Amino acid sequence: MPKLGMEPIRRSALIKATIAEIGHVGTLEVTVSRIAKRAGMSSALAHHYFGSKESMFLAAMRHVLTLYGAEVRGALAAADSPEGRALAVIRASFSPANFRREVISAWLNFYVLAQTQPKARRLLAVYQRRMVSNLRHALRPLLGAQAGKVAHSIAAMIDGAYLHAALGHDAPDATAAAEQVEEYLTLALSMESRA
Amino acid sequence: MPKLGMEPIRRSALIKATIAEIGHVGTLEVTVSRIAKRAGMSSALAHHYFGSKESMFLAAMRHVLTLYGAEVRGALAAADSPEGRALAVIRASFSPANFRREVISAWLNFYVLAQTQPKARRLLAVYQRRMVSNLRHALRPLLGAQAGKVAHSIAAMIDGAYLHAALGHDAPDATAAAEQVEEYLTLALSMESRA
DNA sequence: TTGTTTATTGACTCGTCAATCAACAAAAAC
DNA sequence: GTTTTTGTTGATTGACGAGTCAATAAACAA
Repeated sequence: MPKLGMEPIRRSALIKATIAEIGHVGTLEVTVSRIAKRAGMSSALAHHYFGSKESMFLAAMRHVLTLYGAEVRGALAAADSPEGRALAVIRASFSPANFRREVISAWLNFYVLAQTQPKARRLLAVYQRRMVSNLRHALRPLLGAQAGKVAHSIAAMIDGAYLHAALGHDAPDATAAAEQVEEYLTLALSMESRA
Repeated sequence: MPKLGMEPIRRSALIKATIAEIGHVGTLEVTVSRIAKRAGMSSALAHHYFGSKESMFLAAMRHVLTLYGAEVRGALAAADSPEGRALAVIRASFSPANFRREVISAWLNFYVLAQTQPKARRLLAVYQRRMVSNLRHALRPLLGAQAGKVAHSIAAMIDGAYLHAALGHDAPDATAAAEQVEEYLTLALSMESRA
């Protein structure tokens, strides 16, 4: 049966299965066997391609970040004003894709992992820096020297509102969460007159 | 040797050891044996008093929330103005106690647990509601009908800023995080004039 | 004194799981 | 046509861990 060139296919299937499984269990307490079964192969093969469970996790996290990054980039490209760019970053963060059960799980567990895994922490730092950098760049023409500070605040609020929406009592309301942050943005921009 | 009345002492020791161990490992992948050893007893005794690992976790979470709640209540009692009350809630959330390694770990893992454990989720909802309620009550005299909305935003920003501070690239800077939220509060209050 | 409740543990059961390995199969290279 | 590379798995290893249990012992009650 061995068709050649299986490696990328298998890896991709395993990454998707890892995310799905984390979403299903909620924790990182998922077994390689389960992931492999979901991806339609033996656990031995999973080890063959990834070497360890840990590196499967990291690959999965990288994948989530890549998707998110692509979404942000797409939204930024479609924006045509500074304010539009800031809104793009905010809205991309609250897209339906980010509220799928697996993605929420991945993020929460990513935070846990980032405490102790240097690689996970570095990955998270990259994501955070990029988000702040995008926001600062969008806000600079509008807020000048204060752009940096406001960018950090918006970044924090995005993550906080995401957390609240994802873990709130009722079903997550992404739209409401996005509006919360957008209102803050409006507020901050309206202070531009006080200079 | 059996001195009577050991139960509360043992339970308390186990709860503290659970939190310490979670902080040490970073994950909920801690063993009952390790926790028990840290608390100076056999794992069998831990099971005797708590029945299961899960209920140990919940007790530990409840303990963290209790400490945090007490801190907030104390800060609120010392405040004498509406704005002072809002500041009290914010500052209590960024107290040094909340940035101890174990407490950060507990919170992050709490989030993960809240996805799937109904009891954990309920506990988290109680905490979130109380925080919003405290903020709304403080802001009502200053913002009237908009108090609710702003309270939610501040609550989100507190959690987001906490997350960023706890997992940021460098050592956590609680003061900077608190100031971030305080500035948002100031901004929101300064809009009171626009009515 | 005898029986009951509370405290305590070592030993054990039963299960799970990450990682390895030997072996087999097919394509590609030589 | 043989050797090497790539794909694949069942079986196994080795370790660890949650929860149970029987047994021991002190305090207390009758």
